[in-house]
Amino acid sequence: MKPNKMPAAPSASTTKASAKPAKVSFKAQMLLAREDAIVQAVNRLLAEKGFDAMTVDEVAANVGIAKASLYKHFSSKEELAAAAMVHVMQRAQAFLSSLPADAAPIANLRAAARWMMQLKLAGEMPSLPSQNSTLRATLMGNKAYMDGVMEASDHLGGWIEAAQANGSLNTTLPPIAVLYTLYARACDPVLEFLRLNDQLKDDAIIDLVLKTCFEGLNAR
Amino acid sequence: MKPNKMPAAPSASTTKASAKPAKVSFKAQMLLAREDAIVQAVNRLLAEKGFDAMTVDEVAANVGIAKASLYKHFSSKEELAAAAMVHVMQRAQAFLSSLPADAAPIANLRAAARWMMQLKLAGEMPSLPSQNSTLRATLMGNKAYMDGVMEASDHLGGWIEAAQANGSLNTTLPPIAVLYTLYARACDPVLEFLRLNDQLKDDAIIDLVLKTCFEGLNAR
DNA sequence: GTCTATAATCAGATAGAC
DNA sequence: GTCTATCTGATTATAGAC
Repeated sequence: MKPNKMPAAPSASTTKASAKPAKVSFKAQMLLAREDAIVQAVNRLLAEKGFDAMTVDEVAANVGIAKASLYKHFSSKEELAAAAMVHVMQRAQAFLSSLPADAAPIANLRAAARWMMQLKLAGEMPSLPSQNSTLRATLMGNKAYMDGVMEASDHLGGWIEAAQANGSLNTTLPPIAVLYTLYARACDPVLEFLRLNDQLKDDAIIDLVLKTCFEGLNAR
Repeated sequence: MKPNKMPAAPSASTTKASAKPAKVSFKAQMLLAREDAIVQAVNRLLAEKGFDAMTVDEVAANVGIAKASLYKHFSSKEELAAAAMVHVMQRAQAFLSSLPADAAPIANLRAAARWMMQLKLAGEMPSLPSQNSTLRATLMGNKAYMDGVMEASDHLGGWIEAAQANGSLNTTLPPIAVLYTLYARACDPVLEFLRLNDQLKDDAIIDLVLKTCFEGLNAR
């Protein structure tokens, strides 16, 4: 789907592509297309059931290939999850870059939070257990993922500082706390709770959570 | 630890206690003491690793009994988790009841949120996956748990309405959304993130999150 | 690279003696 | 009720043919 996808080990295919442009480029495209299908299935399943409940058999069945074939592309369940995370980080990067640089920084922060919540309510936000140490290790060792996190944090961090400088963001909060608070909107259980127990539409839910996040519970 | 513990199926022992006061009361005490030890181990492990990563073998090892003995007290892993949840709900109920009825309702809401976060940072807040359907079913079918949730929600709900009536709580937020937002502080990943990446003390972390929760990210 | 078939392991739950 | 030993099923991962 994205032409500039960055898998964990693309060196071989990339090298071959420059040697035999036409044919190998086609094979590489096929390969990437299949890997993309895998990543999309993983992404959906991770959003739906979480990492622990997702099984590799399910992934293979959803993609329509044999489980052993999966392991030719990704060497472990953790790598599958990492690939999904890389994918969402790329989407995030694309979204953040699309925001107007001349807009109010606080508006861009709101837009970023809204985007994450939309992704979650749409069932496209993978949910990983933060306590799983082997999963953490895999993510930490994945350069594409770490780069994505860093880049997004820089992006948001710039707006946070700017918003504090122009007085629109609470200056008594450490920027890192603001950043974490925004990231946490990607896994806020309030979203699902409101959808389950009330008849609110997704947009109304997001407006509500966005309001509590930026304006707080206290009256103003 | 709590003398008035309410296990899932206490009818038999309670009935026997009235028939043979002295001896069976002692046996019942032993039973409850052991079950309390189990619940405490489960509570700690659930807080530490979460439901999926916790194994029944671990629980048995921590309590110091055989796994088969565990199943004489609780018929499934889900029942173990439910018992832990009942336990925290009882602690919550005790705390909420200890708050001054004549205090500002918004102050009591803050105190409740603070209490939950203290529990979480102390490693005493069980964390359960919200997507697990069989676990959900077990919890929903547990009367003691459901009663606890209902009672706590009534308690908090009263303060929410009072705080909106006296103008200290944002009146544009539906009370149910406020309630969910408060409950969500019990599983807020921002707490751990701040602890991991900064050198903040627990009290400072809680003050920070409490501030963002009630005052919001926007400047005032 | 893809497949079928199978290892290897682990975890929830139970049997049956005491 | 507690124990040891075991069953049962699910799940990650791999072997080996094509």
